[in-house]
Amino acid sequence: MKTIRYYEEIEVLGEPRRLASGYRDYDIDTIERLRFIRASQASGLSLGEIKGIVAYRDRGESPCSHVLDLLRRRSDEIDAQIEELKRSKTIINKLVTRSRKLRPEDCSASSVCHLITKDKIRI
Amino acid sequence: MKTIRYYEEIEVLGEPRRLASGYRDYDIDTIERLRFIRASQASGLSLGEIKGIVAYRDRGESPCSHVLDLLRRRSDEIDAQIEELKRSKTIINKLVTRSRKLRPEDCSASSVCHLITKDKIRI
DNA sequence: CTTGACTCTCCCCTTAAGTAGAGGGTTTAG
DNA sequence: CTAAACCCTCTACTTAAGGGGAGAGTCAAG
Repeated sequence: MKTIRYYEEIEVLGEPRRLASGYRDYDIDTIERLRFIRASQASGLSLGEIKGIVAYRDRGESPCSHVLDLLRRRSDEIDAQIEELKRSKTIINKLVTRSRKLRPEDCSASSVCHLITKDKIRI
Repeated sequence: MKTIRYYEEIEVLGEPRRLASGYRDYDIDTIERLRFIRASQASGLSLGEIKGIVAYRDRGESPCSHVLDLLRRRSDEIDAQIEELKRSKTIINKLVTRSRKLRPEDCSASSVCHLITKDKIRI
């Protein structure tokens, strides 16, 4: 597929051998590496980070401590993202709750819709 | 700024009047609309959704029930995103926990890094 | 031998929400 | 009068992870 071609292009997968015809001839290591990529993506690692990891291997070094570091950082990022989403949800909940006290007839054009407002706005 | 030009381009803001020189001459409604856009974005609404909302106003209809619908949907989306992030975090936590039992010396090149694995992989 | 199914490379397209810069006109302060 | 500071339009670029399709070559089955 296109995906494998793309991984090759961004150097997450190395260039495979070729048959006489020019067709790519993948070996078992490629399959293993694809498996690794899928598992890494499931943890939320980006292809950029995965590229960094496989680069260790390709230099002959063990990427383990680097990987552990990435995983911990990703974990912190996830926490931050969850907090951000919860903040949005809090805003929405307030708006929805407030909407029960507002009558649609009171919604004037000047503010587009009175359901959505916010106190502190910097333009 | 560029941002306002962009909003005009994607038709979230209407075209402003122009001065004789060709300069844009914004009125107070534009400021109000920008305020609305900022408040909407804070709730996690996209510019596409905001465009849909202001289109009601521009047609002379009240967008309130549509807005409430969007807010509820966005709330559900947020829940789904939080769940997805938690799933990633669970995977990471398992990997980090497991890593305490693995010795770096056992990490062989075949799997790139033995810290990251996953049982069910579809390639 | 031919036909259908793959594969090759190369280039452009997608989403979202802008940002950067070129090349020109305008306005305002000194 | 001039120089700085704005503003105008237009084009292209950014990030991430690919997807679509053209035009050409290849491979296997009947």
